[in-house]
Amino acid sequence: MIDPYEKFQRFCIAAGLKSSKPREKVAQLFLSSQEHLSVFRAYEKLKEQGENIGYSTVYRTLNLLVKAGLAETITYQGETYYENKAANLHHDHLVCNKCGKTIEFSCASIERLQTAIARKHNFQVQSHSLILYGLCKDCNKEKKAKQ
Amino acid sequence: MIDPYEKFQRFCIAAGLKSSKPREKVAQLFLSSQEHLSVFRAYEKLKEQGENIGYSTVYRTLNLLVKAGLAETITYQGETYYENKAANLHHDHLVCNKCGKTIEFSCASIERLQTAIARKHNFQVQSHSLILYGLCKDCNKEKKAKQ
DNA sequence: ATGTTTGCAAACCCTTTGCAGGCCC
DNA sequence: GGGCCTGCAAAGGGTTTGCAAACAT
Repeated sequence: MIDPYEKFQRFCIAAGLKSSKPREKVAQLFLSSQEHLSVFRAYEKLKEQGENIGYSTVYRTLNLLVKAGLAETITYQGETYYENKAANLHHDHLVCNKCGKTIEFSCASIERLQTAIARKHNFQVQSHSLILYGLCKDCNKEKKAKQ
Repeated sequence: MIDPYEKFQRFCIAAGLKSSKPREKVAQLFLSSQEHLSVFRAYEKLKEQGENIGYSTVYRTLNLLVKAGLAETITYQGETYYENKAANLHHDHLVCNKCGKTIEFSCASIERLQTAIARKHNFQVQSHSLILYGLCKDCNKEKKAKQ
């Protein structure tokens, strides 16, 4: 299993792209991060690190990472989040409708069922997204307290 | 089990809304449709029917249907699709990355597992979205033919 | 030198909002 | 007639693109 960052570099070379510091920084930030990064968060984090990298570059690099097969996107409330495909092999999400918190989980049984369903439809799965929306522990408690 | 359209009317009354033809038309179109409607498609279909209803009204009505619990939204490639919650009790989706076609399926076993996971996290599920992305039968065949 | 990358600003797309006139009750 | 509804146009938020200057090879 090769290093994701190396995989990204190889992808760039294969695509005829030149190397550049801003792109490296964005890719490294993303690949070393465990959470789902929105473009905004990525931009902020880079700024905190003293890097002054424009939004367009962040966008362009994150989209490159998707093309390279290293990232996946999920959309939540109109915003796109990029998630590291290499880090945790697979995880799905519980998203709280009230506070927006996300909890990750993974379930091999669900994965197996998904594979079975796809096969039944002659469908070749490339990625998937499973999100359960509702109220998290805390927000649910609050709600009950009010009643 | 009451008629979804009646449920919508009751919801409107309860919310202190007056009735209006444009809203009725949009709601009826949506509730009698089996597919996932984008705002654009809904707008077009209404136009085909000779109705001249503005985008805002379509948006407002579809969002009302969500509030009424009759519709759910899924986001695909930056566009929001509204889906009839009453029609098929539950279905998840296979979405082709190439031609965009969506295939519906439902799987009680997956639903059960989801419930179990949510309980484990003290999470109260309100809705969920499961999408498998990949290549449909036809696009997959094409791809193989080219090789 | 040639071609790619960058940051900025402008353009873009989908969605929401403000508003004047119209419709419902 | 008061208040909600409509359609239009304008604003809004996130994302992409055009461009001139900077950079890599």
